[in-house]
Order: sequence, then structure tokens, then C-alpha cells
Amino acid sequence: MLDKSFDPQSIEEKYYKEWEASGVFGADPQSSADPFAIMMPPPNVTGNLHIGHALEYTLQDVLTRYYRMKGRDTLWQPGTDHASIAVHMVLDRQLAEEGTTRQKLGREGFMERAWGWKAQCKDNIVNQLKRLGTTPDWERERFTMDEGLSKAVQKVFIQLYQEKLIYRANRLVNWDPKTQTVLSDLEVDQKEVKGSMWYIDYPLEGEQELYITIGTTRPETLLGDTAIAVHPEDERYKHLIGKYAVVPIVNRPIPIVADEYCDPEKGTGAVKITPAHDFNDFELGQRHDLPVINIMNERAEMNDKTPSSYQGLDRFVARKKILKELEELELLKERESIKHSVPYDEKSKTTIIEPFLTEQWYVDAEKLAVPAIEAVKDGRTKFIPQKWENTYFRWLENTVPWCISRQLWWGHRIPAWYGPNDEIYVAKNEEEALAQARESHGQDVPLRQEEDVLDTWFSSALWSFSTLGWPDKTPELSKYYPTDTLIMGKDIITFWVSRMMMMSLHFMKDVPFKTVCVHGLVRDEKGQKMSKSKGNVIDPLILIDKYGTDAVRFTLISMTVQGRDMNVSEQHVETYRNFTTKLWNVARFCEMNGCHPVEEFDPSSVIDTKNQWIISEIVKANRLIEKALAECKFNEATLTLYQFIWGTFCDWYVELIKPVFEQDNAIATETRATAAWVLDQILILLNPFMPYISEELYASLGQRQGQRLISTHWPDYSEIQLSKEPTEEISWLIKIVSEIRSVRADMNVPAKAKIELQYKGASSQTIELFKSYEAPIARLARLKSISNVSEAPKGALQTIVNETTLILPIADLIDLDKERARLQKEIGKLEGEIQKISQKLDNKKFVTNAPQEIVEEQEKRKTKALTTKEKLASALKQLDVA
RNA sequence: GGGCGCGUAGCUCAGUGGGAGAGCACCUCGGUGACAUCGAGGGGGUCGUAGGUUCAAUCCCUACCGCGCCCA
Repeated sequence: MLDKSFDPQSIEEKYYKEWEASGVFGADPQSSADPFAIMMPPPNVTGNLHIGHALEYTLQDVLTRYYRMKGRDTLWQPGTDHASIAVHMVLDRQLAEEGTTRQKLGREGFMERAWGWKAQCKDNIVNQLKRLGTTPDWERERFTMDEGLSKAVQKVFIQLYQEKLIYRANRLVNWDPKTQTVLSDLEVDQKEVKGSMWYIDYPLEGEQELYITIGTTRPETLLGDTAIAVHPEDERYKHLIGKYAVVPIVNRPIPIVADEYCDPEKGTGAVKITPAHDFNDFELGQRHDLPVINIMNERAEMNDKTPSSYQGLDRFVARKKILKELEELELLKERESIKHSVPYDEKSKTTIIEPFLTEQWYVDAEKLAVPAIEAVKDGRTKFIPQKWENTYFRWLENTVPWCISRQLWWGHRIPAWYGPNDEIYVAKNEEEALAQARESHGQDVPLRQEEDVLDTWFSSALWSFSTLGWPDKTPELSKYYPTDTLIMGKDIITFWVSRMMMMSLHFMKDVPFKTVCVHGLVRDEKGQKMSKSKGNVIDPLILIDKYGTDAVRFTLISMTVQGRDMNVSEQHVETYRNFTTKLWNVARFCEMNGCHPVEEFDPSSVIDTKNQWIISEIVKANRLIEKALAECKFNEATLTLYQFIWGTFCDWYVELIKPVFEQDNAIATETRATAAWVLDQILILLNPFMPYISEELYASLGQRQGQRLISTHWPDYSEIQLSKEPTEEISWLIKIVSEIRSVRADMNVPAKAKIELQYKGASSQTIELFKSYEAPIARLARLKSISNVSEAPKGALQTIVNETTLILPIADLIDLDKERARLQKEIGKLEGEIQKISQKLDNKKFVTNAPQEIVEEQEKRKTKALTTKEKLASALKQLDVA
């Protein structure tokens, strides 16, 4: 006997262990079954999984469980990502708290510590995933810095270098002075902030008291100025082009050049040019062949190219000093408050990124992008929803060289060595590099290994094939590649999807996945992004502790509207927790009434209409679920389940069959078997979404001979014969009962009162229906009798269902004025409807142009409304007579 | 500045070229034998605004207003 309510805590761990031990999570490359493969987007080893992860992995688990039940050989490939810069930030913070730095610790010591951190973090993540009930193939778990994956990274790097798709170049880059590494364009966030525009006079060379005034937001870079630029058509400055101005403080003469980049409307129309510290200035500098003076070191402090009083000063301290000095020189004209965008690092969003001139490694992303764009254009990879293809195209079509080196330690060290003349040898190991060097030098020369590591996304880009064993030719690779579905957040389409597409197409000559299903972000109940600083973060484990895994999963899935952000609150979880309770209790009902699964039960041979009806309803529900999952419309699948289980099975079917169990006959036997079968089907269909409660109920309700729900087959209902009569009959019954309930409630008939029902005007068919459903109607509508009459008695409530007038002769219980008002209101509604339809039907154009069936439908509706109205009117009249 | 998305019931949101939906909240009734984490019933929306296409627009098109995101 089931307990009074469902207690998720008591069973989740037990079942997870059982599932895992049964080996059902494992893919089998040797099996002949069709594969279904999903790559888990590897979470960063930086801390806990948040609710967004919970959503993403739940969706993947739903598909994995679903296709597994459908008999596919399912591979859900799990793993974690080393997240180079994020781990550095975590560890740097830890080290700072201990009063040390990674530099003091040294590369090896730091790496040891990072591996320790990774181990701890990874265990935590795996445990969280298990608490979510997810079923990836844990045996195949990978980490981006595993030996195998590192081998793949190395091979890719070397090959791309040989193909000249990786090269080294000295360029202006985004520099993070805090972590002291370069960042790619994608890792930089432009933030709109309040700032100042300072107007500074630059004296004209060889002139007395003549100045050109420039506007700048970064006065400290003045020390690195190499020109002033104006628009060639700007009348104010035309005469100055070709002349020289003098940089204040350093007294360096710099040319005044003409360039269309200058906006005469902005500031004074004249701008200072600092090629080493601004991207636009850098390009302008190249056009005009200007010198590039780098005035900062890697900590963004003033370097030895600046006056000695500035050397070693932080860029913002230097700014203050410059401004003060300019003021003293009376060259600072004014300060204007403005809003402008400032580059911050994408990870911590606190460090201002400095444009900085350095030598770095680049991938020629423009070339690799071409096949990646093509593969989506021709449909080899499809995005769901399709609109995200625009994001993908826009980025790839405008992509810039991908800067892949990072001045960090945690990551894949770039397999390159430098010779005595800084020439480059890219090789698998030092030995091979030495051999290369020996060849070109004719003798052994000392080599220096590249210190930098690769951008984390470089290894993530290989995830879809490196995890399957590439570069080796493995059975996994041939069976599961290309994978089927990738599910990830809209925020990493550019970071990850596009790069996986580029790398996969280059190395595998095929797309990494056929479908990319993009989900939105999880926000709090007010629609705000969750963040630790706002304190609105929802920890999935706390929700799970409180409401159970199933409720949390079902909530997240239900809120997933394709590609749209979702606002999640605890109240939602409560709703679906209530749903588990409901399911639990209906299972209890079945159990208490002896509904046990009958092995040889054949849904097609059922004869009772109610049973035929519920079978056809679940067949329909299953169709909707399958369609929804095929289209990644997860919320439609859960909505279907919710409505079927609660709104159809519990609210109507169970209520309808209660009277059946008062007797013990063939129909009761059939009904018990049907109820048990339908409940079983419910549990199977629900399993991918709510794995625990379904598994528990499945085990409790029948003799399963060790068969677990997780390894049960998804049903195939194609053999079941469906006729439409049961649906029509039960819909009629539901309408009758609902109508009587509604009238009773409106008229304040006491809920307990068992009243009489009379009806008139019924067709012979309807009379038959009243006879065969007398018991359930009487029970559900709280009636003591049902009889066919030719005339309604005085003072009776009347209401219409189809052609039939329902009569409740309870004059003593009701308020006649109220009844009059109710009838008038109903008649009013109908009149409105009739008018609307008539307008359409009177329109000749409508009748000629609209499809025939639409016109007929409108005519039918009108006729029906008219008859109902007439009947209500006569009921009203009779009330007045009485 | 460029691109994208969103404005539907008090709230959160589904949905559709031909009769406006769900959950929550709210109101009324109900301690009945699966379930008060419940049951029955109910109120509540000129589907952002203005045009256009169409026999027909909440849905398609255009403009505008408001909100959000991405990219510069």
C-alpha cells in the first residue's frame, strides 16, 4: 500500500544508484541499434552548477531517456571544461587571501594546485548532475585537459600551423592588466558608463599662443600620441593639415593629419592619435604611417617610454597627474560629463581592458568560417528556433582573426619552440622541435618553449570529436559522429557553436551535430538575470531538497519556451510539486481499487466506452508528446502530460469509473485492467520528465520481475484501433455534468443537495446516452434521479445542452429573480454571438470567397446559437408564468 | 549607430488567418470513502497604438510607442 504522500528524499538516491549500476546509461558502439548522440556542453570546473545548467542538462536528459526508451543506442557524452581564465581567477583570489601569488608559487606549483581544484570541483559537478537525475554515460566522462583530448588539441594546432591557418602576429590586442593576458574580442564586454570628455590645448609648433583643441576620454594616453587627426573637409582645420602640434608635457612635435575617421560633429572635431592604445587610432596610424609608442607595461603602468615622474604609475593615477599638470600649464580647457562605452573583461566585468601591442598566435577564422556558414545555409545543421541562424551567420560573416594565445598556465601549452633568432618550430614535443632546428641550423641549437597556453575555446571547439577518440579512428567516432542534437544557451552560439562548426568541418569534413536546440536564459521571477551580487540566485539543489528532483525538472522543462528567456520562481516549482502529489494519489486510488497491470491486456479489445475513450485519449497525448520532442518543444510535451494526467485521467476518467467499482462484474474487471494499463502508460510517458516518481510508482503497482521503468520501451500505439464514438459520447457526458454543476453553483444550490434532473427535447440517441450513463452522471452532478419529461414544471431551473433542455425542478431552493437574470445574461451572450455570425454570413464576399467548410461551420454555429437562444427564452417565459 | 526579440487576463506566459487559452493569484461553495500539496464553480482581456493586405487580422505587412538582448 502506498504511503499517503510522495517523499522524494527517500527514494532518489536509491534509484539513481540502481540505474547507474544497471549499466543502462552506457552507449554500446557494438550494438546494431541506431545511435542517438548528444554532447554535453562541458561545464566549467569553477564551482557549482546553477539553475541554468540544471535546465540545460535536464533537457538533454529528457531527450536521452526518450530516445533510449525508443530503442536507440544512446550516447550522452559527459565531461567538464578546464576554463583556463576562470580557474585562474578563482585560484588567484585564493592565493591572494593566503598572501601569495601564482608567480611566487611558480608554474609547476600552480598547476598542481589547479589540478587539485579541478578534481574537487569536478566531483561536485558530477554529484550535482546525479542529484538532477541525469543519465549520461559516466564511463566515458572526459575533461578537456585529458591526455586524449590534449593529443587532439596538439594535432589540430600543428596541422593548422602547417596549413598556415595558425600564425603569429604583432597586433593590438585586448589586454587584461589584472590577469595579464590577452583576450579575444568575444571575451570583452563593452559597457556604457558615465565618464568625462576633456578638452586639451595642444600648442602649434612654431607659433605663439596658437593651439589646436582636442577632445579625449583618455588623457593619460597623451604620452603616447603620435598625431592629431581632423576631417579633410573640416573648414576649421583645413589650414592646419600638414603642420605640427606639440604634445604637452613630453613636448613631442606630432603631425596634424587628415582622415575621414574623424567626426567633425564630435568634440572639437580634432582628435589625438595614440596608435598603441586605441584600435581606431592603430588603424589610422597604419594609414598615415605613424610611429607606435607603447607607453604601458603588462600591468597597465606607465613604462620607460614616459617621463621618469610617470614611470610605474597606474594608468588611472597617471591620468590624474596628467590632468593636474595640464591645468597648471593652463592647457586643460574644460571637462564635459558624457556617457561612453568602456571595454571590460567578460568574466569578472570589473577590469578595464587595455588595447595593447603584443605578439600573439592567431587562427585564420575567416577561412574556416566559409564551410561553417555553408553547412547551415544548406541545412546540414539546423537551428531550433531557426532565428538563431541569423546570430550565427552575422558573427561568422564578420569574424576577425581569432587570437588563441593566453598568458596563462592552466590550459594546453602551445606546442611551439623558439630558436636563437626567435624563429618558430611547431612540433609534438621538444625532441621534434630540436630536430627541426638542427635541420635548419646544421647543428644543435638551444630552444625556448612557448610559455603561453591556448584559449579554452580552442579545445572546446574540438569537443564533438575529441571526446570520441579522435585523432584515432575509433568505433565511437564512426558510430556517433556526427551527433544528433546539441542543446545549449543562446549566449554561446558564437563562442562555442560556431567554433565547433569551424573545427569539425575542417578536421572531420562533416558537421558536428545535425540539430542545435537553443534555449533561453533562466531569470528570476522579476525577469532579472541571476547573479550572486544581486542575491537572486536560485540554487537547484536547495529546490531539489525542498520539492524533489521531479518537480524541479518538470518546472524547468515547462518554462522552456523555444529560445526565450524564462522567469522561474519557487511558486512554479510548488505547482509541479503539487502535480507529483496528484499523480501519487491517483496511483493510490488505482491500487486501493485493485487496478493491477494485466499482462495480456489488449487495448484494442476493450468494450466499455469509458475505457475506449481513455485509451484513445492517451494515444492522442502520446502523439503530441512525440511531436513536441521531435521539434524540441519541451514545454508542449509537459503541458500535454499535465493536462492529460490531471485534467483527463484524474478529473474525469477516475471519477467516471468510481461507480463501476461498486459492482463486481466483467466491466469492472475490464475497467480495472484498463485503469492499470493507462496508469502504466502514464508512468512510461512521464519517465523522461519525472524519472523518480514514475519509477517508484511503476515498481509499486505491479509485478515487474526486476524490470525498471528506465529500461522499458516507449509504447507504440499504432496497432490500436480507435473509433470516434467513445470520444463523442464522453464529451457529451462531460458537457452535461459541467452544465449542471455550473447552474447549481450559480444558483447556490447546496453542494450536498441531491436533486432531480428532468430533460426534454432529447433525440432518441441522447435518451440512450442518458440511460447508459445514468450512474456516472448522477454521481458527478449530484442527482437523485434522471427522467425524460415532455414539459417542465413550474419554477424549475433550465439550461440547454445541444438539442436537450435540462430541467432542475427545485423551485423551493432557488431565487427566481436570480434565475431570471442568469437566463437573460445567457440569452444576451448568445445574441451577441448570433449578431457576429450573421454579419459574416450576410457578407456576400465572405460567402463566395471563404472556403465552403468555413461557411458551413458558421451556418451551423448560427443555427445552434439560435435554437439554444429560443429554448432559453422559452425557459425564461415559463419562469415568468410560474 | 547596426541587428534581433518581446508587448495577449492582476502576475508569469502559451497559442492561432475564420468561435480568445493555461498555470498562479482572486471570489463563492465544499471536512464526500485517491488527493485540502484537494474538489466544484466563477469573475477578469477593444491580444501595445495607428495604418495596410484580405471576404476575414490578436496572428501577415508598414510605421510608431514601450521594454529587453546581442553586436559596434
